[in-house]
Amino acid sequence: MEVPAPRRTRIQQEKRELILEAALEVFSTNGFRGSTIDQIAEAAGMSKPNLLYYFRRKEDIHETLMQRLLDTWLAPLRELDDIGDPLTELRSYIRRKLEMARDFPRESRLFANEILQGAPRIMPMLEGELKTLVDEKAAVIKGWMRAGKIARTDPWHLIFSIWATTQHYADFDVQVRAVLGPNRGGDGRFEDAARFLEQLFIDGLKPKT
Amino acid sequence: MEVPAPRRTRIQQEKRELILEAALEVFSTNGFRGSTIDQIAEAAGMSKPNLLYYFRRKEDIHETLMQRLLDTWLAPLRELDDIGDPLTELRSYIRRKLEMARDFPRESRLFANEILQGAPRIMPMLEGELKTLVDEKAAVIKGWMRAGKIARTDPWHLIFSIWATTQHYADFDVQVRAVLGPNRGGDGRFEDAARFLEQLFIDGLKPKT
DNA sequence: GCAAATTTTGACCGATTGGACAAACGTTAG
DNA sequence: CTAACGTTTGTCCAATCGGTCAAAATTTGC
Repeated sequence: MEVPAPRRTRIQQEKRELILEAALEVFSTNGFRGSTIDQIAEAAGMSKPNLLYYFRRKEDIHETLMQRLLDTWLAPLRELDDIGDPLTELRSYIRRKLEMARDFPRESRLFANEILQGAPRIMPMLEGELKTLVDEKAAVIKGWMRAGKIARTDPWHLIFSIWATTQHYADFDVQVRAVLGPNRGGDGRFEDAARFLEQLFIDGLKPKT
Repeated sequence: MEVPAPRRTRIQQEKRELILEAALEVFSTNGFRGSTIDQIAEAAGMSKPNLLYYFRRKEDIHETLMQRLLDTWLAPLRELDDIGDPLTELRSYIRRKLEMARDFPRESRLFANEILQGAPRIMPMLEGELKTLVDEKAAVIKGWMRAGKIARTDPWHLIFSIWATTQHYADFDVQVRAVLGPNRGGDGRFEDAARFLEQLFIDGLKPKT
């Protein structure tokens, strides 16, 4: 099952990192098919044949990037724990996801690109690892509902809505900034978003009598 | 300012529609750069030179598609009206947006693709028409808050969250279906989503004591 | 029915693309 | 020092791409 990690020299490790960093930048803004090896090579400061010495095919770069992404991407959900106050747990899950949108927007866009195009390369992972994890956490949330700690609703769609609202600030960043304008679209937008989302998820919109 | 609509024969109108329909399918799943004229031509059942007789450049197809999209895309928000009960207004805005995600997923994905790649072709429209419309509706919502009809919060981020949660069911459809599995991922998922979103936006997650 | 206008097609072109390859250049261990 | 190994580069290739063009086929107006 486990593929043995190939032995690599120091230079190989460094250069591969350099390439992956450059490829993340290029892929996340142009999509897989919209990106060229030349673009990535230039962004990494090396020639195309040299890049191809470290990654034999364009797909290999993308695949490596994807595998790394998925681990870190699901980390916040994995941390969602049964211990502690449910509302607090959900609040900090939302906060963690929003922080990821703020700190790793390229990774978010890379993922969004892949899903948008029908997830051709990561479908098995969605139906396997991801579904298992979500089902597991949905069960935890269901427990909280049964215990009367949070309102009864659909845990799966709750998780979707957290993903959607937080990743929106990475994936649709240009739209968010365009609509907010130069004043409110600055660095403060993530704190505004955090405040808003907390209120939305906890209290909803109904006026407090 | 207004460009006169070119006179077109019956065949031109029909074929142009055929091409736009095919291009919507292709562009929305592969992105602009990921789509080829050949693909669109084949999907439209004609040869490439024949397609290029109706649209001189690949960009022209995309541009035409975009212009049409934006009108229908913003229609639900335009309908958000100051008359009627605020909570009911917002509820039906959410419902309308979710119906669009269900009925026009390709249009949603086309738009998402464009924004993801930095909105190179529609940036002026985002900063102009879209921002104006959102600011206008945000003012309406602010009025509701001042009148105590809905809870005080940030109207812009409220609109973002409605966009994000509803469009998620079109843009991330494959992920939603993969996670829900064959049972719950069927046609009923939109009704489940509608029920969940209504509850989320109105009442939030706090237990009803 | 026929000439003019429109539509369709096959052949073609230059540019770009992903990738191969051998030769040149560096580095490292004995 | 030097032979083996690792790295980099210039050159090249076949496939695909967006788009052109002239000629053929079809439709339309009279």
